Amino acid sequence: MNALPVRVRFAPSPTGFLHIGGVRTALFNYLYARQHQGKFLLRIEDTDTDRSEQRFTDDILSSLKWLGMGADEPILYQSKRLPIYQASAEDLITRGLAYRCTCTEAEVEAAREQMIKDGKKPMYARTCREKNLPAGNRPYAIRAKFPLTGVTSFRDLIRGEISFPNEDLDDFVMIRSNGVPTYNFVVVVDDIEMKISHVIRGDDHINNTPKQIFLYEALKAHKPIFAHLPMILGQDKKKLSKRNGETSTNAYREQGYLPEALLNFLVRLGWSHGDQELFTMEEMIGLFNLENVQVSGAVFNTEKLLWIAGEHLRRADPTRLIQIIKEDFSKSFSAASFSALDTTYALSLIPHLQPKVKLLPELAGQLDPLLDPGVRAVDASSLKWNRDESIKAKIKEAILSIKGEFQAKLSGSSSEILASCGVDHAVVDSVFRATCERFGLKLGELTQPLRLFITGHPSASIGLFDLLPLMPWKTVSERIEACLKA
RNA sequence: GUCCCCAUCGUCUAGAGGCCUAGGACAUUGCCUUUUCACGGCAGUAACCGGGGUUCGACUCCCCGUGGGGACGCCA
Repeated sequence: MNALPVRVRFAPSPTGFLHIGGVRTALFNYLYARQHQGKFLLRIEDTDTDRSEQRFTDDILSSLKWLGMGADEPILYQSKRLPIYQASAEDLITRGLAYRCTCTEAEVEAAREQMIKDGKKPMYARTCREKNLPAGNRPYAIRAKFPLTGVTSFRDLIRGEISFPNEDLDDFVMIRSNGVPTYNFVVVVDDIEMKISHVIRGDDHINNTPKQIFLYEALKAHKPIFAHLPMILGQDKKKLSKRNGETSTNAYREQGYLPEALLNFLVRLGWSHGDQELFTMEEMIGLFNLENVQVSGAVFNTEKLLWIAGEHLRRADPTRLIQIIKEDFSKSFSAASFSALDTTYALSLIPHLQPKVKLLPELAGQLDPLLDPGVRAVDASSLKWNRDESIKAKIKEAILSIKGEFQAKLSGSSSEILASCGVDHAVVDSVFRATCERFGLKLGELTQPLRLFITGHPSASIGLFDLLPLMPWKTVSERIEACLKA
């Protein structure tokens, strides 16, 4: 349909850590680019020299990398292009589309307050508009000479026609008196420079759009297609911010969300494809469309995010999970457990844990006592067998019998894991049930203490019958011994 | 205050005039399953902001009201 090559961009300003709302904006841009075989570009909007910091740029870039959304072309830094903006603004002055302004902040502010009193939209009083101040009069700001009459309108891909009476629009500052350009100006200069075809951004920018359209015309450039995304809201229905939710992307990484889970959650905030809730990146790219983007804001629902996290975790490749855990969650492990992460034993445990946990730290916490080669200290005080000494003795007898039975299965083998001697969940199950019958015990009576000691965890997620075949027998038998001494 | 945008279950949403006694998901409630923790299965509670039009017919279209949000910086 559109012959123009799709070129979109994500343009964060490095005045804070990558905002989760920014991630969704980036995602929609990214998906749109991928789907249309276009380019996804990155621009760092660091014209606010007071608030921009290198560490925030680093954070934004590393977070985007974590999410798998890298730029297709070199990143543009606005701070490196200052002379270009200045020259462009001066050119606009000579063409009568901008003017120099020597008003002080105090003067501008006073006029603004007066306008609020008069029930008008507060804006610059256009004091210097017709003064034709010369270039020598430093310091001066450069303001856009916005038309006083008429209407500026555009067709938003998501919302349709939006229009603004020009009289409500401000002669906004393009270049500050310190020579540094402002957002509304650089956005346009750079979007032209970068040949951006579609501007997909938050709807808090709707009000900026007419100003930017004026600039496109002033700079004799084709304006891009605009698509304004609904805001992400906090529980209080206000724009998501530090005040009403966790906004920094790396906080979610630290909490152990998989990047694809975060992206899946974010894509469903404002966009849908029928009843489908779960998407892989490939599906998102294939199915995404701006037409199905919602127009109203969406509350950031942490519970649903957690559910999606679990769904993605269980679908993830175990080898990859171990890799991520090693990189990001080493703190959850004892030294011995951590080094055991590279064993096939660790790998064999993961599939049994995946359906039962939602976040990476949970997985790490479950893994740690299972990988630990030694005996784990556990609190046996709440075990039911404490209520009756004679049953306790009988249970221990049964446990000893079970231990012997498994030991026998290993005797002819050089392996020290039961699984390689043909013991699987079903075999363990039948051994346990037969033993119970022989000793007149209930299955639960037998498994409860064993479970506690062998998993080494008061609320282990893995099934005992799944664990026994996999765990090195040395560890199993040591832990059974500890159980018998309890 | 002015301008702009928006309005379906608690939340994310489906719905493009009859398919709607409004569907799905998360959360929640109950039951089932169960060696544990989960997962899972089944069932339940729960919504079209209000008022006018248009139409044979409106959740869907129009207008008004109300409510909510956003923007009004020499921040981005």
